[in-house]
Amino acid sequence: MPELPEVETVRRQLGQSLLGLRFVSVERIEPAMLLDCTPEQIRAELPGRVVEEVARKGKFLVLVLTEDAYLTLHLGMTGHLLVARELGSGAAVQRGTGGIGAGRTEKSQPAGAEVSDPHSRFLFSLRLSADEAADRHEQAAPSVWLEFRDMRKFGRVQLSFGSPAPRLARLGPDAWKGAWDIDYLRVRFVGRRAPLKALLLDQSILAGIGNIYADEILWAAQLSPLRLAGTLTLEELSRLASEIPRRLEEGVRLLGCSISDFVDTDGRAGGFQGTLKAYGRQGQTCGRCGQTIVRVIVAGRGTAFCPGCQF
DNA sequence: CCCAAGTCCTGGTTGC
DNA sequence: TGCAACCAGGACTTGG
Repeated sequence: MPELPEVETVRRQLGQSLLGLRFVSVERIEPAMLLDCTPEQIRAELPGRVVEEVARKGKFLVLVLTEDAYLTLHLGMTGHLLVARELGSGAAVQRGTGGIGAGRTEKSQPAGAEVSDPHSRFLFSLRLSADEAADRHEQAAPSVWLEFRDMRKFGRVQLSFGSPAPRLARLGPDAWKGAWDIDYLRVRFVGRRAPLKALLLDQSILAGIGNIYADEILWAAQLSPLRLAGTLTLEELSRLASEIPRRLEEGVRLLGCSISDFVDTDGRAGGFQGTLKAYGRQGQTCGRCGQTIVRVIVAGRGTAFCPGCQF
């Protein structure tokens, strides 16, 4: 499922694909996935605006648009953002080099026809303006499809004006690149009797950690997910504070974790799943101490850890 | 039928 | 005793 490293992978690719492009039309909307805005608003306000920046906080993506508009996206559990480029005047559609549409060049179809996936929830069309194309010495203005697929509809899309979605203000610092340190964790954990894993998953403390990376961070820090957060020693907090960015960085380096069905904007899988030490390994041997990884429920989530070396 | 899981919401509990 | 912070658990979603 998309956590911080997966969302960061998508953010970087969207930056490459969408920066400077102008929204042309909105071909498909899933009303159930809209938050605090209507399909009519999307159709009326999005076309004409240019993507100025693709930002991320925690697991949220923010397309910063011209005239103070913000399109905030959350991929939920099963969300994918896919980008397809239509070359020149509709000669061909090209989508990346791997995964879905791998290495193929397809004949162009009428708008939206080539993205007929049953879980396609949003479909946007963007284009480089003629002037901008000339500035970039491109022969024709390519149009680009941005598609949001999401089997489970846990994803969310929100268009807002003046500032990104209000929910972003409730997030804690970014777990990977945010301004936080051991002392921040100490202050946020003191007196708390919730299990450590519950606080790692709390986006208002640190933003971006989900179930997979939580288990991996705890294994790396040799801390039990069941430990009451307020009982951590300074030495333990120190291990935790160094493993959080370290594991997330590894996920970013490997272009995300495709243990379930994460793919990037070209439909390619990531590589972090090959490095998993705890998540999903219940019944298997711990790579550090040799004991058997067990699975429990913590904070309502399936949790794998090693009782032999995580305290 | 139960499970997966991110976020929001509710209702009960704790402790100052 | 009052009240806010805290914590657990359910709703939502749909395919395996």
